Amino acid sequence: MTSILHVDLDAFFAAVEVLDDPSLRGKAVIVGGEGARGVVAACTYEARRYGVRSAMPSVRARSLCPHAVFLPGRYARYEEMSGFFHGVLGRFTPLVEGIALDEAFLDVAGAERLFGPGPAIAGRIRAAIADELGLEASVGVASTKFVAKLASEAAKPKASRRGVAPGAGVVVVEPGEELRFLHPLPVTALWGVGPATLARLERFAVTTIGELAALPVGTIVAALGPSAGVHLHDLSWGRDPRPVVPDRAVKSVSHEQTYPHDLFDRAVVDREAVRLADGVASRLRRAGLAGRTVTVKVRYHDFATITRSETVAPAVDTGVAIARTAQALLAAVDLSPGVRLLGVGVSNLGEPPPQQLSLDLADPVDEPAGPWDRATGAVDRIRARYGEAAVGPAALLDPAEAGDSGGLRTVRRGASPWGPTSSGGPPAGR
DNA sequence: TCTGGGGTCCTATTCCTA
DNA sequence: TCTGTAGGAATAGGACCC
Repeated sequence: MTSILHVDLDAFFAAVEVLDDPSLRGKAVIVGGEGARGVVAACTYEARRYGVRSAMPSVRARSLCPHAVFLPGRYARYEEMSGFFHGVLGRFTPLVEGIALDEAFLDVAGAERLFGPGPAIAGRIRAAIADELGLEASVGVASTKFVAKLASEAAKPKASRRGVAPGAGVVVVEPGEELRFLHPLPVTALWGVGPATLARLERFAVTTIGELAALPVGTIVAALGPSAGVHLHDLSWGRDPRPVVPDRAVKSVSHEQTYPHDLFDRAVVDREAVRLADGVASRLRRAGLAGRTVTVKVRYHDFATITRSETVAPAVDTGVAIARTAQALLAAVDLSPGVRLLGVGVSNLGEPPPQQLSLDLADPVDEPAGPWDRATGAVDRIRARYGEAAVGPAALLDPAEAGDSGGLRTVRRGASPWGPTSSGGPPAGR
């Protein structure tokens, strides 16, 4: 049965920019952070001709393709288009598992009587996305998720120095054909094989999926551990029992930021923790969630990264409570090497604890039904009406900036999602 | 070349408790 | 009461994905 589809929008962020500004059509367009520490989030196939790839440092992308149009990205717009995209998919089956803004798995076994076999549905989905959204999608059709995923990759356009070759649009791997399709591919095509796993496999002279399949499972387990070893051995033989799971529950919510200049000043770091915590809390409340484990992440100048976490009770969903735990964790962290990135996250998610009246009025944070709770509710209402930046913690008001109206900076999701701009972020600590 | 932001999953270690 | 132990939760880090 070829009833699993993997649908992937081509060069999504860049394609949305071209859609909204037709003068960009046919040009090399790169979406990403423009500062010295920014990376490429997406680029058109015209830019890929010059070797530009996503996740590449923007500085390198610019040197490879100096004539490209660089854009900072508009995350809210991409989210909006993603909503339309998932809306189209949902018309064909309720069994849609979103993987990212631009990508999803579908199980269309129950939809075939209505819309035809899997490959026909793939064609109809591509046509609907092109007609209604003005975007190109590539679709892989197979009997398992990961083969469908690799098939959609094979269906994409290919950029080379000579030009851009259009893709097939839809690639179908029929049952029984999986190994013929899989075994010539590089092992890195397998989900879960990155640089570290590749280095271990290369000790066994494994570079293709077929060569991995030829190894005894015990050898792979010895090299990669039981979980990854058995899993990758199964994948190399085309075995993937994972079902399409719609509506996966969120397991963590976090915000992190890389700064244009390293931070050294603890007061600045503490203030940033408040800002990040406020952004996390706002998203948690919008999702109706609260979390028990607060994690801070610090990346130093040399890219060494540490995390510190603490599990609290009851679950928290306010900026005040998250920031308080985050700052306590940061108090035990050495900042002297310079902080390149700071992150605040909450996991162990569940429903917010029921409100209860506290007798301890001395501690407003522990009094959920008290003034802080009313203030939080007011903040949410103001933000819903006037936007995320309309209101925020007073701690974020820099005394030097507080005089002018632009003194308040709150974190907005996707405001600077792919690295700092040259002027953004807080002042350097020294 | 020098590496973003938001996630998930896995593993190893430590700590607490029955 | 002391000690060993097993198991679970918490913690930290790493790898990987888009």
